[in-house]
Amino acid sequence: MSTNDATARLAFEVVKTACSNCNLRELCLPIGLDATELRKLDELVSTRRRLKRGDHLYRAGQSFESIYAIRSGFFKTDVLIEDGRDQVTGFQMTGELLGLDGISSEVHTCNAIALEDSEVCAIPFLHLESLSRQIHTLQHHFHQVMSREIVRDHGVMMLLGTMRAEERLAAFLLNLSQRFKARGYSPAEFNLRMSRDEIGSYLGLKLETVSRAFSRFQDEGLLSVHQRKIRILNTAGLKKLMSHQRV
Amino acid sequence: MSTNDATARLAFEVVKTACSNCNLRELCLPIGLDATELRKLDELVSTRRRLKRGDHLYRAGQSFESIYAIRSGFFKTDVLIEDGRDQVTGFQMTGELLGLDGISSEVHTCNAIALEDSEVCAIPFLHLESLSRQIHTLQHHFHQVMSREIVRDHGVMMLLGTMRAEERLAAFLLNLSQRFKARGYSPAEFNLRMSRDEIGSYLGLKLETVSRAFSRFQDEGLLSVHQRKIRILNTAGLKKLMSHQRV
DNA sequence: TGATCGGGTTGACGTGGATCAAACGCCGGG
DNA sequence: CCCGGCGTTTGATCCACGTCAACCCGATCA
Repeated sequence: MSTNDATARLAFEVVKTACSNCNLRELCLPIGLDATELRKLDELVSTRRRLKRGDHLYRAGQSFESIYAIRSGFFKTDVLIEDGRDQVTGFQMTGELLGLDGISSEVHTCNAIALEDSEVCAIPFLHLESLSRQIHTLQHHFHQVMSREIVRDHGVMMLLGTMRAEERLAAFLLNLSQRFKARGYSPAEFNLRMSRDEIGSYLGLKLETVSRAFSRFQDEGLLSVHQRKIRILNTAGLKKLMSHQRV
Repeated sequence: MSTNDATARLAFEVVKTACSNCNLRELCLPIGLDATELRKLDELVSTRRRLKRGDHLYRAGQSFESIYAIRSGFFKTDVLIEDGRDQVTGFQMTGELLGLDGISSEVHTCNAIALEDSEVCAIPFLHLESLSRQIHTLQHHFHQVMSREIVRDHGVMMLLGTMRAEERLAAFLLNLSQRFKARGYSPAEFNLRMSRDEIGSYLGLKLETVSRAFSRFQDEGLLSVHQRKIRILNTAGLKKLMSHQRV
């Protein structure tokens, strides 16, 4: 490879990494920034990382330095407690941020694991704080992202605390559907990246219960399910199921 | 009342309100600020609000302008969904912040209700953002507070998703105990500010189940319970109960 | 002092989801 | 092409917690 090739390739990589060129910029941290601000953010988001399916992006206990923006791929986060129990606390997709839990104590409090081959942008947190002292829009947007995470968690608490199995699964599928839609994919047809066991862990159910709920939904004509391939046939029906009044 | 009296009283109020004079400054936003910075924060935290037991500090749907630091008292937050179900998402005490959920959409997403007569400091959020662009320590601390809320929520998800009734109640009591301790109160003896129903809602249980768990703990000599007055007799026992291995 | 009321306790019973167990089907390797 | 393994489905049974209902107790008020 000639020097020119190498340079060209390097330039290409840089372009590929830059926020200003990223097709996620409407979804990710750069929302609302002007050209100058975007350029500053580009400098910040220097490192990219590729992960293979099953790789850990970080582990609970590791020291926290960066948050990560997902460029492509799909992740889960989970927490373990000493006695061996664990729970999936979330599934993250393109444009979403990982690692916010680490800010509080400078140590990651959960594991982040790629559910498919993925690529993330590492954002050194101290740099982000520094830059968001200069760019109000960035600061505010970051606060909104953290707050949105809190609101999302409240939704999950609601789900775990008050919904029954089928309602939980319906809520889960509708949420996924909507997030795929926001990314330009079909809201009606998608592949689950996670196993029944992982869905169950997230929803506070056993995998058998998840499986039965899928079968029931299929029997009722709400979905078609082939392994991890889901087609939503009756969105309204799923929504109705979710708000099934209980005493 | 003479003019002098009024002036004196006003000065007194101001002193009382100032962060620099607040005995919660080690617990609340001012952590780690120097004298100059504290004075700036004082200007920010101008408004105080008193609430009686049962009063709403804010309601879901109201537009978000300020976050609130609890000076004294005790709160719960809860969310409702259309079909009438609701869930308590947290109990907040002295020195803790309320309203972080409102940042994401400029609208409060839950209700905050005083469980006893309380007093809060209103912190206009745009001012806080502006000040935290000037004071790095404040900025970082605020980020930590938001992150801690996320970590706490993960803990609740864990509790709701994997623990059984007695484990949940034990976790809840130990958490309260530790928070009272951090505020200089007895970790072993305290009054619950919330009803069995509210505890149940938070823990994803029915009030009867909560009541039965209390009775069982008392039978086993872990607690003494008289209405809302709790004495923890065997902290280790409660902890052990929490990590009871299941298959 | 007795009546009322709301929160709390306790008991009897029902049920949703966990558990245990078996079988299925897809997929990669020999 | 068959084999072995893993994720999934499905069935039978069990049990923790919900539900329903009665009762209790302390606080408030007439």
